[in-house]
Amino acid sequence: MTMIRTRFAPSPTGYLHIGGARTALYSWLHTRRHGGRFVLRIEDTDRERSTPEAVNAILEGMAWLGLDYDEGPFYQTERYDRYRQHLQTLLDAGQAYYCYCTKDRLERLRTEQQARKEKPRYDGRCRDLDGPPSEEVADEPVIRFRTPLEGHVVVEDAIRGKVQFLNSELDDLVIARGDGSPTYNFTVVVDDLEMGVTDVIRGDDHLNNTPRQIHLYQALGFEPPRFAHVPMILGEDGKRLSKRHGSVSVLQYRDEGYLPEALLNYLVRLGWSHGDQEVFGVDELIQLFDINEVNHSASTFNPSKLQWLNQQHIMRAEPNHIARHLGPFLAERGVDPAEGPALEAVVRTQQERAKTLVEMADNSLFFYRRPEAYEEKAARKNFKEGTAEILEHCQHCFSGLPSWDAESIHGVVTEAAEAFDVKMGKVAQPLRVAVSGSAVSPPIDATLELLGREETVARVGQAAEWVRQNVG
RNA sequence: GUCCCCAUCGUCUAGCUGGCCUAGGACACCACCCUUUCAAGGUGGCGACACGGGUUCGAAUCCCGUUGGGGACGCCA
Repeated sequence: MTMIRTRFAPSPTGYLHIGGARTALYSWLHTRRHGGRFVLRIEDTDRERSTPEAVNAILEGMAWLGLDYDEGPFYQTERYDRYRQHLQTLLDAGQAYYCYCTKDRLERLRTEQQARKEKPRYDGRCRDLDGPPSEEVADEPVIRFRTPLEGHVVVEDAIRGKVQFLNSELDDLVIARGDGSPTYNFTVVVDDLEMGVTDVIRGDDHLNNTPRQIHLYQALGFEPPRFAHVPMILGEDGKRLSKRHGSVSVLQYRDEGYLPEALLNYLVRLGWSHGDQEVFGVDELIQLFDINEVNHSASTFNPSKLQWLNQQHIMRAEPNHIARHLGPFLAERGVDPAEGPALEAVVRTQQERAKTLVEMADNSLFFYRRPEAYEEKAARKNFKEGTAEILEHCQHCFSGLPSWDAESIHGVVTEAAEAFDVKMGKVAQPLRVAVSGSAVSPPIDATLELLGREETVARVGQAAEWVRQNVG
């Protein structure tokens, strides 16, 4: 049994797409489960659309997700010698030939075939020529692969079983351009061969490329690898997921406050399941994931479920883990956690009440920055006649507490409620608005403990003064 | 147009080795409980086997057809 070797082979024409990330995830999990090797290859033969920025975005996305690779990244543009060698092998064996057709001729051919309601395909004009034809000759000929004309090819797929394609449906695909550079279907075969890839896991939009590639493997004298074509991810309109459906870049989800493990959890469940279990850790997934259990049908991306999973992972994580991911969001808001309560402690109070890190950062600002104003509705509802006396009472009691902890603070609040003959909410809510500026915060005792005695006393006094000046 | 893939609640899914399915779970939505707030949690509700035919004592499950959806048909990947 040879070692399993898989690969992720993105084209650097943009960011790391959600769909690509899911493909990478399935390959990565399959590899890790079986103790294999995960190869990263950058397919950049499209010189016009590939950019270094896109390469960096892909590498950054992979790193953020934690999808580490064992080999590479290999760049296809650095392997042209290898492709040339294999091209020459096919030419020498008569398995490939030069095609002198002009682009104009091919375009006309395609248009005529479509007018006849036929499948557009190369008509084989140069297939058996010894040299250039007498007319309509391209300046630089391309190289085409000599596809068998009869019979069929079977794709054995780990997810779909055997899928059969008639050779008469295929045509002689271009494997090298006029400038000599190879095209995708050729490079992918050569690379997977030379990199010893044993399992190709990719989107099922490539299922129809596979019969051509199997012919190429066989022409080069090799057995094809195992294939698993995983279903697409669709947008809400049922089409392939794209920008018009919202965020589709992995790093965009990072920026919107998602944890990498939450996104991975969501993506793995979009097509794979393990009974009714919904929440998985990455280590757990490595143990459980089985490529043969991936579903056949495409799934629709649903941000609502992803948000819930993010909430589940936030709640279950160690506070220091969340604190590390939260720090950059506070920095973006001009906040230095060193100037206030320990961020880990803040996270502990907020973990059950935020679906994203963006939300958690926004809701935690008041710990580090005195609110400049009170929410109008919250103030109107909770700052009433009599509130100033309650706040000043609490302020005084807070100042005299022997120790500043949640239990002592809770005692002050319940004592004040008794002293003023009101329910606890009539004390807690004004305190909440006073220190946070809003009607929402963690439990008031924990909130005030974190804020500190000095800052609490100052904010409560300030609010009492505001009430005297603005209420009644 | 040709070929390939696919079809269970609004979304993700369990179930597909016929009987255990008056099809279960999660998310979302609605209601109630808990509760100083927001959440979390608990309980309940709403909600699906695309349609037709066949095989069978019996079909979500097997077969055929229709319908609908996705993909490929680039000198992109």
